[in-house]
Amino acid sequence: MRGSSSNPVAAPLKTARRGTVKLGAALARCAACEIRGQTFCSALHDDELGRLQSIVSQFRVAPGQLLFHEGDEAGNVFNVLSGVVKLYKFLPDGRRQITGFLFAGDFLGVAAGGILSYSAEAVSDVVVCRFVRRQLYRLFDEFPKLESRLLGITTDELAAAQDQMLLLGRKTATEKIASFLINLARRMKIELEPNNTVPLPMPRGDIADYLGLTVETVSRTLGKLAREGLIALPGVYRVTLLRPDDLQEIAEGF
Amino acid sequence: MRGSSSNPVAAPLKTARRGTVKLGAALARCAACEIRGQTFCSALHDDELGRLQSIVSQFRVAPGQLLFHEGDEAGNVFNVLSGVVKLYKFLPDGRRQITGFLFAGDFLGVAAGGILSYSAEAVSDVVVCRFVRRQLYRLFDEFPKLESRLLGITTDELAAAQDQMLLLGRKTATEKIASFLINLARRMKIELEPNNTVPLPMPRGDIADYLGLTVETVSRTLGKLAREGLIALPGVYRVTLLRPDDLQEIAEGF
DNA sequence: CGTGGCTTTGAATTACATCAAACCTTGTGG
DNA sequence: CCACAAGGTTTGATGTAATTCAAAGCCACG
Repeated sequence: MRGSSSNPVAAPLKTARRGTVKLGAALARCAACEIRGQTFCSALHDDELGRLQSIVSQFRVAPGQLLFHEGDEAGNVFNVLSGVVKLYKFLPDGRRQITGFLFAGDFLGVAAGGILSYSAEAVSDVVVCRFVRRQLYRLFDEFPKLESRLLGITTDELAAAQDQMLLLGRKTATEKIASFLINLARRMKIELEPNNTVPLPMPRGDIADYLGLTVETVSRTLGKLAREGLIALPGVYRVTLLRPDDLQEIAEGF
Repeated sequence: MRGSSSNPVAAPLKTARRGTVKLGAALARCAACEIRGQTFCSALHDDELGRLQSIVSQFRVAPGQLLFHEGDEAGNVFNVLSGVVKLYKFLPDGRRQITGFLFAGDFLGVAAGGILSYSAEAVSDVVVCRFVRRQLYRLFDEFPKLESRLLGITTDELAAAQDQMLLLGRKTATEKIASFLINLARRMKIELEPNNTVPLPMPRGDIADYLGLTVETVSRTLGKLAREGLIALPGVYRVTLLRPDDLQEIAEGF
């Protein structure tokens, strides 16, 4: 039952310094942003983008560095431009639950009551757009559709959280892994190779803490699915979905 | 691992008819609403309440009746005025996960993409305020603070969902039950008797499906906590928190 | 070419589930 | 008013999926 955790207790850094590099503001060119369509930014027309542009700055974050820490004041919100971010919570003895993985286009930093109840850490090399929360929220008066968009995003996240509760509470290890792989393939369909191969950008321990399992069970279950011919593991950090439809059926609990 | 379920498969009713009684519109008097302060309605000033009043109607829902069903279009949203509502999702073989219990003042019916991904069912006798979603959302243009408030509520729910993921993924049975009792006492502090006794309005099966356990484990764990003197069970549907601080410590994983 | 950090594999353990039966309640009909 | 279903709850015995403990691979990097 007790979960594993690579860092035994929450990392000592309050907020990332080392490894977090501010990029030239010139680099943040909202009008030219490749993933604008996937972010809340697309709520604004091209001619309104300047207002966003003026309050955004970009950062590069190294693997293992924190974007923010559980308990911090929610001063900033972020859009992931590239790379993978994980959100997690700890129990005092080091048990950890990862509540989500974020990919390009995802939004993070919203907090109930202005205090963040979870930490955000870069899994891979990550580039983010950072907004000072107050400045962004001030734009809501000017562009209510921005707030509507944010409500829509939060609603989607809530639905995903409910799916994850079903997974954590009621699915078997095999069903959990199958669900995870199917969702990963859906989220990363940009990076999906023609042969249905997806990168698995996070270590086994992170997958375990996301699915409420141990590293060993994740490893064994992946191995089992591979032996059964549902997937192939061309490398530790890559999966090929050989029979995605069967995998989907397993994921849904049939 | 396989969860229990009182109704083997989702109930046959599409939406509640029998057992759902429309109350006179006159009964819905927003200005006199006792729980307005706990709902999104409090975002409006007294002199603006008329606009809400004009689009609301009240219903009484009998235990076991559905407010809406997974897969329904999200036509209505609701405020719970009294009673307890549960939200849940099924797996095809009948395993069920309850994603939340709602009490007086709670809001429900928000859906990603306009399709509800969960069912809502009355646990006890329930009274709700119903809003046609389109009408309510139309008010957002007129009263942006209404939408802000809804965003705040959704953000709170998301934070609660993340707590529940931590519970489901990483807590032991005892910690789950302790967390549940502490949260219940917090939510129902209105009904909290001087001796720290709280009603336990839902059957054991519902508690099990909320915590990712079986009925038997819920029953045994409650029994164990009672034997240890942390709680007392003056009746099947009531709990007394004898040592709430110790219970809290257990809940938090110490 | 070691050395430290993942990952995999194996064996033993356990927390919780499953199966089974007895035990209330509460409502109903004789 | 009592017998007695019916549905939920508790308790007991047994089973098992997943964890825990342990150790051996496997890279990747200095």
